[in-house]
Amino acid sequence: MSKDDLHPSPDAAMAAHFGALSLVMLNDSDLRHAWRVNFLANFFTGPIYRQLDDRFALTRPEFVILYCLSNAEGLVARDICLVTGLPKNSISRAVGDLLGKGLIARRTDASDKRAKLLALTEAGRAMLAETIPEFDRRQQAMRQALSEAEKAEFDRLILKIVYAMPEWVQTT
Amino acid sequence: MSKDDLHPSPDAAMAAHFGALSLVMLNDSDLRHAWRVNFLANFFTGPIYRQLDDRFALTRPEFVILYCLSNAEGLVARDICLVTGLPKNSISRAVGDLLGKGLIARRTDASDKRAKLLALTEAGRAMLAETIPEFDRRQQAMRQALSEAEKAEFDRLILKIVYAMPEWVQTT
DNA sequence: GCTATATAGTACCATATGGAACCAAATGTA
DNA sequence: TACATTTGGTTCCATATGGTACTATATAGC
Repeated sequence: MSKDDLHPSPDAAMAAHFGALSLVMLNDSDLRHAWRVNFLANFFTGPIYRQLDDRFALTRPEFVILYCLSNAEGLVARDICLVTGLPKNSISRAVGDLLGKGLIARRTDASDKRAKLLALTEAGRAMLAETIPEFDRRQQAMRQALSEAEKAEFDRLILKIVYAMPEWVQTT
Repeated sequence: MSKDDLHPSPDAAMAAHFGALSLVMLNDSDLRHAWRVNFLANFFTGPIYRQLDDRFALTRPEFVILYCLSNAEGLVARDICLVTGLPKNSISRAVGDLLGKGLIARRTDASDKRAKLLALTEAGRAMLAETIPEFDRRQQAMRQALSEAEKAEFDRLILKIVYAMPEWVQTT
């Protein structure tokens, strides 16, 4: 066993998992900054949504709807569209599926009969209790490379970037 | 015009663009750290790939292949799969489409007749010259909220996170 | 109040996507 | 040399996805 195996260089580990090309794309390419963010997001979410689908038959929009509802009451489909950027027909379909599975309930808003207020059922809450922990473990794993101080700084900076998004993201 | 219109609070701007729910999801939800990364990635890439499709009839995998080829010579389909996490049939299809459009060329590797080496054509290079600048503008816009020092620190931290990914991302 | 426009949500349909099976070349094993 | 296994890539097919058109309710202009 060589020294490299005991303390493999980060570059070597990256190349082993994602190919030598990953080093070029992440470090040298013109769009490396965008690439890093997308690389992280893709490999974070890809596997976990695949697992969610396999083990709980939950699609991505379905999980997102459940998760949003666990954080705010009285949401309507449109709220989910706005915050996720998903098209409204996808959300409409996912809402229908969740209703069919008994994971959410729906009632027409009395003050606006177009709007349908969504709410978690007990089954929906149970589904979240079963799925969120794995998600959370993964989230912590993602951040484990950083010290506490670095985590705080990373949070500050990414929030700064996110809060500036209204200035350049076209939502139309 | 009120004071708020002159210097609208970041919260107000976020709520106006992404809904009030966005503030909860980004700041208070259990999975907020993952949510931030995905939120940024989604709204960064979503619109630009839609535009790429509309204006240049380029799909996401097609663009990614072109872009990878502009950064490294002699790639094969498998390299793109590894670095993007896209399934190999999607890449195979995109390669076929790019060949059809004359944006890339392909030749069998003499030393391994299974492998097909990919290369940009002049038309492919021209396509990149036309599409990358808009991508790059968007990338700069994303980072404009940060000072130069903050950009450097953000780069350091996200690279640290990315380089630790082999420890927790399952690639199988 | 009456008509025009905007908004919440659904339905339809063409296309994009990805798992699984497959083929062909390469490598490992005896 | 034979034969099993791995690997790069393609094909097939079932399903996911999202644009467009549509219905129903709400709001704005006059």
